[in-house]
Amino acid sequence: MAKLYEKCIKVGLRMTLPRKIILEVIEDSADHPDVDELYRRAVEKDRSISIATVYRTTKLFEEAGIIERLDIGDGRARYEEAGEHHEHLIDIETGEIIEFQNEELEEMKRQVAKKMGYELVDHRLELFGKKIKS
Amino acid sequence: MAKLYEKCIKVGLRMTLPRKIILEVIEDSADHPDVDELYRRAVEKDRSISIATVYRTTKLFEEAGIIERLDIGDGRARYEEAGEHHEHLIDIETGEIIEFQNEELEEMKRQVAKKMGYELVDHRLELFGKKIKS
DNA sequence: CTAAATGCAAAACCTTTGCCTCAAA
DNA sequence: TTTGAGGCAAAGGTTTTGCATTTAG
Repeated sequence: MAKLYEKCIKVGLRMTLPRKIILEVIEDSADHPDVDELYRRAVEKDRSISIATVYRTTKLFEEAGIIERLDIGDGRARYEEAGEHHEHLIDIETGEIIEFQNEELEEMKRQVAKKMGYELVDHRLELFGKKIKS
Repeated sequence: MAKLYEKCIKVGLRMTLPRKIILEVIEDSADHPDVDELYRRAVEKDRSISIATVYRTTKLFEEAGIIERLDIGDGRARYEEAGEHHEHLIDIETGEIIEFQNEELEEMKRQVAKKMGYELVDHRLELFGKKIKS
């Protein structure tokens, strides 16, 4: 089931071969690849894809709400499939990115924004932690 | 009172003229200037300062815990005086950055990390909101 | 067939670095 | 006086863009 593909069609995107491939790569990625990594994975499926297209396409998909950009503070954009909102915990020793969800936290954010007179449109939370040894 | 200056001395930093000026600029800034802006403000006090020094010095101050880096996702580092931890709400219509604090939220973050077996070392939260018209 | 997308290479940004000179302690 | 800091310009890394060519609809 090409879930993301349907979504692209629905919002009226022209589905070229490079776009299909990049979409496929993202859909098949369980991690949070940066553009260079997406490019490497895409090139394996079609040698002719250029990195400029990966940049243009990720930007396009992001603006269309198909994928989401993640910034862990290392100067490169990372991407993941858009879905239910979740947060990221970054293991500062290994760089591993762990996803989690917490509705209570979400609600509190909405409340805090509201209290300041704002409607929460987007929000990002990154926790940086060290594994507790037991 | 040169609060930050004392802090620098305490951690053993050599206080050169450029460092004093950059520190002063940050201390006098109520906003969240990026490096280029800090550079512009510093140059007004001493024409000979170079942008390389601003980069080197902000990095130094950050590592020493004198100032804090803020990343609002626009590809440039912004800085502010280090102090009690606070979060940022970004007005998506004006770009204005509003600071806020919420101990309940802090505690919840610690709890969430702990539940996943991590000790919270650092954390970043940015809320993006639209002003509610009344 | 036509407007939009791609590839390529160059440019634009932000940030870091090498090297020689200068200054703080 | 000595070691670290600063200025300058060049280099690095990521992302964007101009332009000629190709392709989806």
